[in-house]
Amino acid sequence: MPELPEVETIRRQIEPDLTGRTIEAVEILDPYFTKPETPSKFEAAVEGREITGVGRRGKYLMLEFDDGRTMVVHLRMTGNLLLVDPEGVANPGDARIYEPAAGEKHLKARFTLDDGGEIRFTDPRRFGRGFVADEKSLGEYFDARLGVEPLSPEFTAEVMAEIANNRKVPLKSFLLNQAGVVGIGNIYADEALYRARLHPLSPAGSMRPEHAAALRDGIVEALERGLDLGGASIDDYRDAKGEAGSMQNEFLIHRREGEPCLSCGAPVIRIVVGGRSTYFCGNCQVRLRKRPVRRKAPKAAA
DNA sequence: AGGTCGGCCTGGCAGC
DNA sequence: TGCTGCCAGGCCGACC
Repeated sequence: MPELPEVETIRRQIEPDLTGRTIEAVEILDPYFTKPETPSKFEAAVEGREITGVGRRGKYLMLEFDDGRTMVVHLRMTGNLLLVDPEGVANPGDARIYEPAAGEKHLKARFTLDDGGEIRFTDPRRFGRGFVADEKSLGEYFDARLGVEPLSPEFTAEVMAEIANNRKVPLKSFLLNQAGVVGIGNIYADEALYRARLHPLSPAGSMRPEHAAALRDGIVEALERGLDLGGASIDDYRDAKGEAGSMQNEFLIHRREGEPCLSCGAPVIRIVVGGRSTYFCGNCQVRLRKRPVRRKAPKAAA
């Protein structure tokens, strides 16, 4: 499933090729992709636009346009964004002889660039979405649902503690909530908690400062490891060149039920938290129960 | 209002 | 063999 490392891998791959290119044509093959907007409105907003930059916010990929608007794509579960360079398309004008390569089934949208290259969006489960928004409405959209970027300098141990303060949800559910820290999905949540030696069922607000610091570090280390390995390809994920990542071969805890904990050797346990499969070591990951003593606000001190 | 849960989707696979 | 039904999960909306 594309999480922050997977989406960022794609962003880094497509940015140099797309910046400065103009989208000459858009073909929406599945109206689900633009839902609730109509494909024709989406196409009208995209066609003829020059791409001035490629950004990312959480798991959202953003193509910035010369008219100040932004095309936003979310891959959700099984979406893939493939970049096809001009040489990769033998005859773009003749669709009749075009044979989709492996991994290009379920083609939902095609963007033709002014150099003959293409962007292809594929998605077997049809969860992925794309929309176009101006700066103001996009800012409001993100502000309403997205929290801090974990790989930014502002993601400190103090910020981690502040976000978790008074939250009663299990740490696992807390990490999956994009309103707190963005970009973490089921894989990296398990990996981060294992690295931090924190139990997934511990209430988020039960962390003491040292736990919040460990969780902050665990998140950053897990995500950076995923980035180094080009992401995790459990099911459908491929990068913009169609290549699989290798993070799935180096999971410390995720999907390792019954296998020995890499630290203590105890069998890895699988439970369900918030409806999501969750893997942890019952020996290494501390379950916090007591609520920490809350400090008074600084202004209360004389 | 914070927390919980079902729905959206379809490919894959367990089970009969 | 072939069918049924369940599971996967990011995000949203309904509900408590």
